[in-house]
Amino acid sequence: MITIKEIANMLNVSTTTVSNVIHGKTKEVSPANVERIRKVLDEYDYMPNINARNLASNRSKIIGMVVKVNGKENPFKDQFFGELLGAVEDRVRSRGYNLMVYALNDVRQVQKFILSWNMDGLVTCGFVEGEISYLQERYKKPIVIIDDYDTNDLERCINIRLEDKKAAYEMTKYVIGCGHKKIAFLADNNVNLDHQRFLGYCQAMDEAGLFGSEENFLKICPGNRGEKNNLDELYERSFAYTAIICSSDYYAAMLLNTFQDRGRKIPDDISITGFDDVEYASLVRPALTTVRQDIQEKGLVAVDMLVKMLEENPKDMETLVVLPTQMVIRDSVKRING
Amino acid sequence: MITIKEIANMLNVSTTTVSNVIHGKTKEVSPANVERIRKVLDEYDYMPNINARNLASNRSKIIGMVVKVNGKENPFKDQFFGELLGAVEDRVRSRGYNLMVYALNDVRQVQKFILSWNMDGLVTCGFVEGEISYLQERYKKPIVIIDDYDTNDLERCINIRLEDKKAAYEMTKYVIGCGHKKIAFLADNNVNLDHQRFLGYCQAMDEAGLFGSEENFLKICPGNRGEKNNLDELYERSFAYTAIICSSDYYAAMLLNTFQDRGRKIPDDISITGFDDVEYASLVRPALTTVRQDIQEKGLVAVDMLVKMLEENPKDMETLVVLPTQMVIRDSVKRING
DNA sequence: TTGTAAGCGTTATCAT
DNA sequence: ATGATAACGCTTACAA
Repeated sequence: MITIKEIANMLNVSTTTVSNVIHGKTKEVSPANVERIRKVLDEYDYMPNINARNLASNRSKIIGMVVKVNGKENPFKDQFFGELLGAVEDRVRSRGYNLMVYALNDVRQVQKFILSWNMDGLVTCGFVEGEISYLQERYKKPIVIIDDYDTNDLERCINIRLEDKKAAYEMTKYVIGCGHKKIAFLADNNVNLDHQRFLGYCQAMDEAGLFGSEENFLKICPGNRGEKNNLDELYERSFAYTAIICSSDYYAAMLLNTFQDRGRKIPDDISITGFDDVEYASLVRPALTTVRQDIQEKGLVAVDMLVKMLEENPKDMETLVVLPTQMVIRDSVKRING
Repeated sequence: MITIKEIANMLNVSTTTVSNVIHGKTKEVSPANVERIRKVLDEYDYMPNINARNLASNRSKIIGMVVKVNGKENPFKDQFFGELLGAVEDRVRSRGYNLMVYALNDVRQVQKFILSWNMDGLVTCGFVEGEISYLQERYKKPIVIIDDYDTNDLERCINIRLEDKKAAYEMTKYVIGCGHKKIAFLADNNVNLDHQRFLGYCQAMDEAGLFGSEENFLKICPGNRGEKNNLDELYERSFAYTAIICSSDYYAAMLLNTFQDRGRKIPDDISITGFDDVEYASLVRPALTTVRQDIQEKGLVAVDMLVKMLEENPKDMETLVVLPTQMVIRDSVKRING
């Protein structure tokens, strides 16, 4: 691979001049030299040594994407993370950066990687406030935090999330509008965005004079790490309701099949709604009534905000983006008369 | 961030000695110094500057994963690539490397990135022989090629794929064994691994004295880029068959719903099989009879082979891995008597 | 417009 | 066991 120095020697010019041409600073170079240098650059298909460049210029053109693994063995198997990563990659590349990907639990390892590589910025999912603060003790560059509710007022942080509460509120209201009164909410935990969705559910229930309490919170066990799904229990408890608002399409589809396989008709016997509108939401039968979020947009906005803060560092930049959601009405909710 | 030089100055030792301690070459350093240096390293939580390290040592500890986009707007939305990427990330990290991800079409861009970053190795999907050869003109490090049939005898290349033909053969044989005679094969093209699967289908048909010709090749249009799905046409043509072997779960699920929504019963009226056993293969109803591949394993093996070639460079290394598949019999194929 | 040279933080060779 | 020192390829004051 040809280097700047070699080119400079070949043409009897300085490395500065070659470097200037490489970076398009042609005003400072005579047209004749621009031409000569460009020709050689082209002929030898010059490739910069990015490690050298990074070392000299004290940046890296690397943006890291780190997702916290929690229980999951492979987070990117989840379509949400897959799609998010694809969108992030696309925008990172088109903005002239490079994407490094890590699935980690230990925030100290995250810190090690982002500091060692001198990454220009970071996109994270799943880390909580204390962890982000820890990173920031030494990492002084911008961080985008996706889908978190506890890291608001941190310096150099951008939060991106959905109108989770509102979406759950609207979905619940829709189900109530279909005539349902005994409605449960299902999720695998009750913190962060699931908690917000639960709050939205509660609000709609309360406004309708129904009971939106913890009593009607159905906790499902993910079932992918040792623990067993508690589907038997959920099946039994479901008889107390005519509808279940699920906090994800995945669990909605799981209920759909569990119930149908045991002979209950959906939506005739019980209605079920999802959240996210992932691909199979429209592939299962009945097709899921759900809340669509634009994951692609989430990824693109994440990178756009990050790069904006990175390159322009505007003083009064908005550091919170709440993306809209959209009701998708399909066939999994029954309209009850009376 | 503290540097080696600073530590060396602090303790009145040379950078060499510090570097040796950092790399665990403690035999060459007096115990007293090891202790003193370790203490400072720890106290200041020393982080190496990887760009400097890479520049000096002429490697990068970066493994690239490049998937060819073809028509897809976001390849990682596809669960296959998502899961593959997750597995690759996991193994890359645990082997002490770092993963850079690109979704690209233009192989010249790929070359630019891998050369500029001086990547230690590459995992690719979707690129064809001419493209890999182009890369190798200048990139002299190992490349793992996933799911390709035309890049066999290239230097420094490792091929990883499935027993596609055999799997399709077995699936077709199974369907024939269920009493079917009029069986079609469906895919969105007839090259590479889809072609192999088609060949497997043909072989089983031939052996059973049935017709395994191009006539019974049903071409489906992906429908995600301008072109429309040709589902109407496929629906009409399907009446000539009692079973359809699909080259992916995705298309199988699509057929399932298209047919069911128009009133045909599955598997009573027509049987359908999938390929891959992605998550929703068991979520749709009827659950799909399909061929399972272990995507996780694919990713892990890819990195293992790459690192092996990288670090040991054994002379007689096997450069082809054909992973096994497994029939998963569920409910989408009807047993026909007679 | 052009060139010189220091510096980025490591690694690695070769003396001592 | 330890240290000087060159080298990696590039950027960037600063000087000419």
